[in-house]
Amino acid sequence: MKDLIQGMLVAAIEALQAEGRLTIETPVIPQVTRTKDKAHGDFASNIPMVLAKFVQLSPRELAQLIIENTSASDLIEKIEIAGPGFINFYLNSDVQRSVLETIETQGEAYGRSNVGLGQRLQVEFVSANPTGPLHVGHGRGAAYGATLANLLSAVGYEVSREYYVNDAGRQMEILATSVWLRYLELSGEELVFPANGYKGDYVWDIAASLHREHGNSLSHRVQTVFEGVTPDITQGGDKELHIDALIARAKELLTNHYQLVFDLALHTILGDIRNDLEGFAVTYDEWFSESDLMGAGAVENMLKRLEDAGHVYQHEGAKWFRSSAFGDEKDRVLVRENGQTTYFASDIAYHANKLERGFVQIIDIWGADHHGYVPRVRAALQALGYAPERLSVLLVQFANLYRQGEKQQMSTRSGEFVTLRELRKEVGKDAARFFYVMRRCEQHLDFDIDLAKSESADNPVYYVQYAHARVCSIFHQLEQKSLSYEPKNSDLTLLTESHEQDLIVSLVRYPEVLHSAAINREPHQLATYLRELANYLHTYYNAHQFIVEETLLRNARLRLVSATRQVLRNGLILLDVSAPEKM
RNA sequence: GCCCCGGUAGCUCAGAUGGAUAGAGUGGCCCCCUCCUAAGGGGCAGGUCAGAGGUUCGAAUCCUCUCCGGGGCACCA
Repeated sequence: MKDLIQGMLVAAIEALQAEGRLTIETPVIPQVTRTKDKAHGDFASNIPMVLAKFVQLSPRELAQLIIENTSASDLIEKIEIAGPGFINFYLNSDVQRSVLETIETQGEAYGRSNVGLGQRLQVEFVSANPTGPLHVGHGRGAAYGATLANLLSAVGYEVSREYYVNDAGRQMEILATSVWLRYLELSGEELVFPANGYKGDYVWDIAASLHREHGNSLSHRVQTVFEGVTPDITQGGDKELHIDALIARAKELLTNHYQLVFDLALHTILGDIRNDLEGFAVTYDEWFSESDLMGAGAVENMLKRLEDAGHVYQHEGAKWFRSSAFGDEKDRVLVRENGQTTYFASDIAYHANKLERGFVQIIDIWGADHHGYVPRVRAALQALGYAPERLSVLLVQFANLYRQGEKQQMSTRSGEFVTLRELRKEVGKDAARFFYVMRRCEQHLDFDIDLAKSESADNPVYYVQYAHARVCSIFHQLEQKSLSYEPKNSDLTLLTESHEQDLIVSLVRYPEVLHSAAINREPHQLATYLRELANYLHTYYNAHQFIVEETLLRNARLRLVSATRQVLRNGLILLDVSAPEKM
């Protein structure tokens, strides 16, 4: 529709230029937008005001000229000049009403489009280290990423959802060692647990299953374990060095059984993460392992490419990437003095790998605390010869959890956090998913647990779901009154009430909303739209009867609410929120 | 100190690439079930869009500066 109006304007302007009544250097694409106020018609263009300065005419005079040169269209009822020089377009209401037929025909496909042309995109999200359960902060990234992926796929992209499993770093070693130490305690040993080890209950759980399977066979006397582990934290030694020494000790004493402990910890936690996400209706096409990537030599490979391209230098025993040459604020270490590659190095290799897999664009969803990381990754991709625009990073701000007006504290290490699982059990999948995407990702999110739990008018999720259930209920009533729904036996021109017009316009707008939400990566637009649509439905419901005597009117109204139900459903599906038939 | 995000009604937030009197929800007050679920609807009150400059026919929106929140600035991951 927008395109059509744009086309009309372009044609009119070209006609004026041909007549020599308008001379404009650069070709312009007229801006056409939906009006906020229906008193201004359905669509408006500001083009006269934009062009007026190039000609010796006032915007309103120019508007008049443009309108005179606009060819008539069945779709447009009237065109008006308004305000300082807007051109307002009023759509033919028959055309508007035809959306009901479109919705009936397309059903679940209504709103979807093919602007993505089947191009392959990848969305990587959550990717939390498998060193503990997901907490509510991860939930936001999960909901945001999953919804965005749904939206992109709805507008015609081929989307791959990926979770990057950081199963190769030092944190995993700390986890494995933490599990083993807890296991020693279960075997009857007494020890001082390292301050920076993982202390959550889940570590005890994993240790317990280790003990169940292996008895005391993996146990060593605590004196043996801590012998020669320096520095000693009880004497105020450095805790980082202390835990590194403990890790080395664990590997030494457990020999090939170390891997067993490591794998048990990894698989247990990864399994939990996967379950938690599935319970959240978040699923992935790929769980990509960091250690597999490293095993395949990807990091060495990448290092060589960077070195060959001359972007790497030695300094104080370490290998540095000259990222400052690509817009980063300073250079970054790739290989440490001790020979170990940094997390950054494997991250470059990972991103290069993603691009090599043929995605037109890769989208990373990160916590806002990682923002400083963006320039260096982009710099590295550029240095490797990739167009840096192929990576887009979306930063999601923190989610704060409120319970009875009190902010809840979260910390993975101390083990005092609200897990995603607890949240889901408490507020349910639907409310959690909806709440997480109600806000723009740049906005801090205050997640009010009590509100999400309340089965009341305050709760926006129920508000939208209730609209859906209400329509279902109408059709249920219809049956009870021994009437049947006959869409063919209807007269849509009877839908003249302002409430009906509002609802129809809102339905027409749905595909535009999907498009905008997907392209701008703003799922909250869909959530906001659904609340608005539900509002129109509820208002209409209160103002008019649907099950009326006149058959033609009754069926017309039923078609309208039925189409509304369809759109509510379509939108909720994209949010992975259920559309209940009864509440 | 530098970098990122935010500052819109008492509270939580929308405001689509700058556009026509700044909108919801919630809280406060008033009204609406002999009627398809009142988990609903209607109305009233409530704003110097943090502040100051600038660009523009036109700014909550773009630019600069200031103030106030949140986060980040490792040979950690």
